[in-house]
Amino acid sequence: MTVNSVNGNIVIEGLKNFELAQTLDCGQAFRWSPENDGCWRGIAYGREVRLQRQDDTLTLFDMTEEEFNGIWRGYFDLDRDYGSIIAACEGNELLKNAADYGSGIRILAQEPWEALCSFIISQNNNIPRIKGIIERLCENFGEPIKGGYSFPDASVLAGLTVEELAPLRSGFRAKYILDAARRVASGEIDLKGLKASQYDAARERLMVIKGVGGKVADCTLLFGASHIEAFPRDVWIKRVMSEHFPEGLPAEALPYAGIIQQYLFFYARSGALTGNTP
DNA sequence: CGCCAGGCTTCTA
DNA sequence: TAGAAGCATGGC
Repeated sequence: MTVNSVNGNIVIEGLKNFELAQTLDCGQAFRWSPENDGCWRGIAYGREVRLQRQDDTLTLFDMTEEEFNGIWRGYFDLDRDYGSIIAACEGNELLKNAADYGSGIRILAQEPWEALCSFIISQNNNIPRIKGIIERLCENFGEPIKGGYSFPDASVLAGLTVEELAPLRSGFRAKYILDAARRVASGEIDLKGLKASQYDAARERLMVIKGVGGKVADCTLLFGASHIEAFPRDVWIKRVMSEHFPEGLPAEALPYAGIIQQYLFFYARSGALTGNTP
């Protein structure tokens, strides 16, 4: 992989295992969308980003190398060798098929608060509506920036009431959003420390928040704190596990179970397994 | 219209 | 302590 700064853009060549559609629309992040010109546009870390993939070249528009190395290189997980992880799936036919099918997925390193809040909203919900609620959350309480609105800080939401969150139409989740925001804003829950914390302890800590169970905690750790050993169990994964891995994943998959989880989730939802219903 | 959604909390036996 | 009911809202 080579990175160059060309005309104010970042241009990357020789990048393997990175498809924009798979990575940005596989249900791990909710603020990315395709443009009609083939580009993808999203907002994260308080700024709008536009991306384009042509053949072997990835372009990140209007970005300095300093910003790329400081945020986006890690955000897109570009320094991880996904080829070796996919190769480690070869010993099991289902894992191999799923990994091949989702070989362009990378696990994003989202801001922990955005991941936590987004996956609180995701519970018992469908992806189009999750996106709508998050969009209204940002429009109502985020900062206006070029191209849209930032994701609102926990400290901003912590001072609000359930009534004030009504425009989101998030239903019973509003009280959970506020409980999370207050615990984070007060420092009771240290999101910045999640990455360095041990997985088990961090998971238990997050589950103190009302409306945060094992699934939401695992999504927060996987997508917002780079804990790739976290293994979120949603209805799709529960079905795959009970039908195909009643004894759990093969041992060689456990260190990066979260990445395998995304392959299985993406594969199962595509209907490639047995039908298309959980 | 009815079923269900990247679950969790609360109630019940 | 396991299992079921209830939850807000709207996508399909």
